[in-house]
Amino acid sequence: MAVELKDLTKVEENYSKWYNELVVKAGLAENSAVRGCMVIKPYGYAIWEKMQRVLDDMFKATGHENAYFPLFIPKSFFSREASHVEGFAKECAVVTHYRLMNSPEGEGVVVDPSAKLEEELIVRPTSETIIWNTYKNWITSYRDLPILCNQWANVVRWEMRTRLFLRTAEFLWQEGHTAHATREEAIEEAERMIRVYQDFAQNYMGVPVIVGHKSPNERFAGAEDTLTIEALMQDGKALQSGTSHFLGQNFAKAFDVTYATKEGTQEYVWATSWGVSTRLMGALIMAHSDNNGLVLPPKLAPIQVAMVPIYKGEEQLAQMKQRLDEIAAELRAKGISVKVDARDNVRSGFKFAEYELKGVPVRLALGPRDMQNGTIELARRDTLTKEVVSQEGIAERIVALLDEIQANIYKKALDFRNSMITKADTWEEFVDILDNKGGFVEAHWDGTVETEVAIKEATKATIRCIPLDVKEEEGKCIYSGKPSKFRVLFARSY
RNA sequence: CGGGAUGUAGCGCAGUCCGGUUAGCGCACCUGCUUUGGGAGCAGGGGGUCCCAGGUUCGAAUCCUGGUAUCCCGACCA
Repeated sequence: MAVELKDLTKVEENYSKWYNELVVKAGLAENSAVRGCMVIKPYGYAIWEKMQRVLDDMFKATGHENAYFPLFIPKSFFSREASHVEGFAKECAVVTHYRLMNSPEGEGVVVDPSAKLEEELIVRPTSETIIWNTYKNWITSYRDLPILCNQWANVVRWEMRTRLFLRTAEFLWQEGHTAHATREEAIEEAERMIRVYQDFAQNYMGVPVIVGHKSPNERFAGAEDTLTIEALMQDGKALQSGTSHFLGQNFAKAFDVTYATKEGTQEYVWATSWGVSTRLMGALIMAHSDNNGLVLPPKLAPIQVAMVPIYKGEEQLAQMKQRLDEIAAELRAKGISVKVDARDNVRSGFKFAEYELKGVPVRLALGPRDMQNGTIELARRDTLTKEVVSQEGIAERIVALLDEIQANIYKKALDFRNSMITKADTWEEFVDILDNKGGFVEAHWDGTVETEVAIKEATKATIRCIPLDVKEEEGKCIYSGKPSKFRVLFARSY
């Protein structure tokens, strides 16, 4: 598999093509035969599994339980919440029939027209409606609350344009759906979960994110408030990486979900929903990769250490393999995932390049020279440096190194991200930064939807968020010149 | 849904304008020998409904008509 990645620095204008090539060549995923869908290959899925495991533990630690709800949503459920249906109607796959038959013309199969469904079924684009229809049966009293459920599932959104991991017609995600007795408790939950996402993005993915509120225009369909984590990719575009919504009583009202209070009155339930998807894979890839391929943070890398024997002839190969297996056992005893690559059909140089492409954080190479000297070659993916070290204490050394790499990857991404946050006080500055530098632009905004839309039309930049830690500051709107009390974060985005 | 492009071996492509033996090349795959501290070399070999259907023709990957799929650029979106 001779792999030549194009030079990232030379393809800035075509970053997405480069990204696509990287995803395919690194063996993560590929386009499927079904329009807009993707096949996630074993190596890519292994990363997703690691993400799932970590996130699932975080959800459990914050009191949540997993559950599962149906793939199909009766059309009538879907239309109960007005803004929700408006937000999703344009991208729904719809099941209209339940049977095929042999074509009367004799070739192939056709849909059996007599098997038309009385009521069409929508393939879930998100599960609020079917879940709230179910919650209605689960909730009668304040003693039933809160309900803190999460579901791992696939959803379908019939997007017009798709991109591997970032926007596919079908994608994998988790969606949390909670029900609460009070407004305050629901808001607290929504904030708690966006912080969980922030923790995950920064401490596991090594991707710094900005936490904030979406502007009303960018809010989730049916939400009163949407919290978001916004990451920055290396081409200067922002990526919405996770969202947590305070849904108010909108869905409770739409599905008539009330509970009896201690005092005996009936009240509508308060809701949240929150989710992250396989889009995080895209974020991971685009945030760290370089010209040699992926750079995976050790905490999510399916293989943390790749071991390559260097040898002449079968006898040496067996020797090297034996010693590498011993070292591998030491590493595994410390909880490190290791692959000893004793393939004899590709040469060592090929393996080096391959593990770099796949983003394996640490590589060890052992040859006859090392055997004599009691040494081993240690290479790290993040810095592309290598050194010859003693085999003595190699396990401890690698444990420490993996932590160092994890920290270094995050720091590198953080330094880059911070260098890409720029203040703009005039329209000219604003446009200039977007066109020539990219990244986030901190600017004043008058708070109106009209201005936001006008800016989007003029520059393709949107308000990514109003940061939670925003500072009060008097200023004038970049577009309308009207007074503003704080800066918001603009960017072009995926 | 608009604009543009492309469907030829597992992948990437040439050949199509101007129809003509057995449809080619690179990578990958298989066999053998030599290699092996950064993507090996040589020799041999296997693999094709040339996207589909119809038409023109002595003859179609190539020309015509109609489908269809995919990609890119917009609008839409996590």
